[in-house]
Amino acid sequence: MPRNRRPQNREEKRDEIVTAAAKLFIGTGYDETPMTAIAAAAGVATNTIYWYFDDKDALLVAVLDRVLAEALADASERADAPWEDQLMWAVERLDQYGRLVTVVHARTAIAPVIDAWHADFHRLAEDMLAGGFRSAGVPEESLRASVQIGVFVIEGLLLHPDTAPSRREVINLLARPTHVHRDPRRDEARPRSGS
Amino acid sequence: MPRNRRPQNREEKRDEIVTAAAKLFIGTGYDETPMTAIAAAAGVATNTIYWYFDDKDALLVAVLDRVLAEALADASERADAPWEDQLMWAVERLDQYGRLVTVVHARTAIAPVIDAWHADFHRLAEDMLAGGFRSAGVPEESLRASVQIGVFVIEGLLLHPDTAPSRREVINLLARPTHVHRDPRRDEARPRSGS
DNA sequence: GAATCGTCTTGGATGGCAGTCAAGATAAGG
DNA sequence: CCTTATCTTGACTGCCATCCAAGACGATTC
Repeated sequence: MPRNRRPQNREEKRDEIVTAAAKLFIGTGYDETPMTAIAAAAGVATNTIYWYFDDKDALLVAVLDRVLAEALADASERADAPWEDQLMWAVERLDQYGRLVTVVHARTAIAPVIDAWHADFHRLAEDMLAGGFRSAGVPEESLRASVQIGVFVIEGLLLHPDTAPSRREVINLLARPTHVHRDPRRDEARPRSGS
Repeated sequence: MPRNRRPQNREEKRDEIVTAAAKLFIGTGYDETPMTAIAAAAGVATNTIYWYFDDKDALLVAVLDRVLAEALADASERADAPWEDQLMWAVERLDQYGRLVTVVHARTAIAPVIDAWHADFHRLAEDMLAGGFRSAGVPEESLRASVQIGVFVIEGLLLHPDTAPSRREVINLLARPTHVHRDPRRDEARPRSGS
């Protein structure tokens, strides 16, 4: 019979650990922060973390879930803004999480939990982008490819902090997909517009 | 006075180590292959590697340099192929190096040597893409942004092996930048060509 | 041809890390 | 008060990159 000793303290403590880990993972990096540092920041013994989380990757997933949930909550408040502005805002909002983006990709190959999170996240991001592109007039036939380009560009912007200056330009070009071939088969014949 | 004991054997041995490291970094992963494994594969003692390379990151740079040089040599042979095909070929050629792409991004933040290599590589890639886009008729005003999108898309394709099926579609859409706003300010008014 | 001096190689540390184990605490339930 | 589930912890293991100090070995010098 489960006698819950500290009824909801459980969640609280877990959250404290996630908070400490989030700050360190984002600011310092995943590989660069030892579990001891997280424990110290959360004010617990290192091993206590292993009571709440299977391993460091599970903790990373918890951090990712929280960060994503917060971002989505913020995003829902401006769901009626113009599509381009939403995109721009999202990139700026996520900018601080560049290190998380890299580590997710790095660990996807070796940690199944991270791989699963990554796949879920891509589905979500693709759905959202598909909605945006559709509303921007991209035809169904090139929607998949446009969405994938969109995902890659956003990831790229986050992955390369030094590209911030040209960010606006890139997003404008991305969000306004005049890049709609009317008929792919006619592409071969169509003359180039440049010199 | 430098008395060279085994005159050119030096380069040979170094190359053997790089060969072993390349195979393991690409096939198994950087973080996943200990120095001992590289040493065993190269038939030397672990510490011998440290005679030829400062540390594991320096070895990674050597691997990256070789892989890039080989790819560029191959590429020069088809410099006269159509721009789209060159792009497609490049992505397929680099596909096998997905793990290297992730690790470069992961270590850029912490290893200055990797950061420097990464910056150089981006300059090179951007120059090449700029040439391609220019020849495809992208006007100067949106060239920078197009190039950046190009780099991000290629990186994205390499970073996400599961997107291989739609690769061709994505590259076609990318390489044929009908996404040329003739005048950004007129974008607001211009009717969409889609349904 | 023996001492010497760079070039290279290696066995054996060292210190940091993630994760394990088994021994406690603590408080609710009986 | 004693059992039991929940939680916490110190001590430990094993892996890893990297360092150190001792050698091996051939060319140079005398």
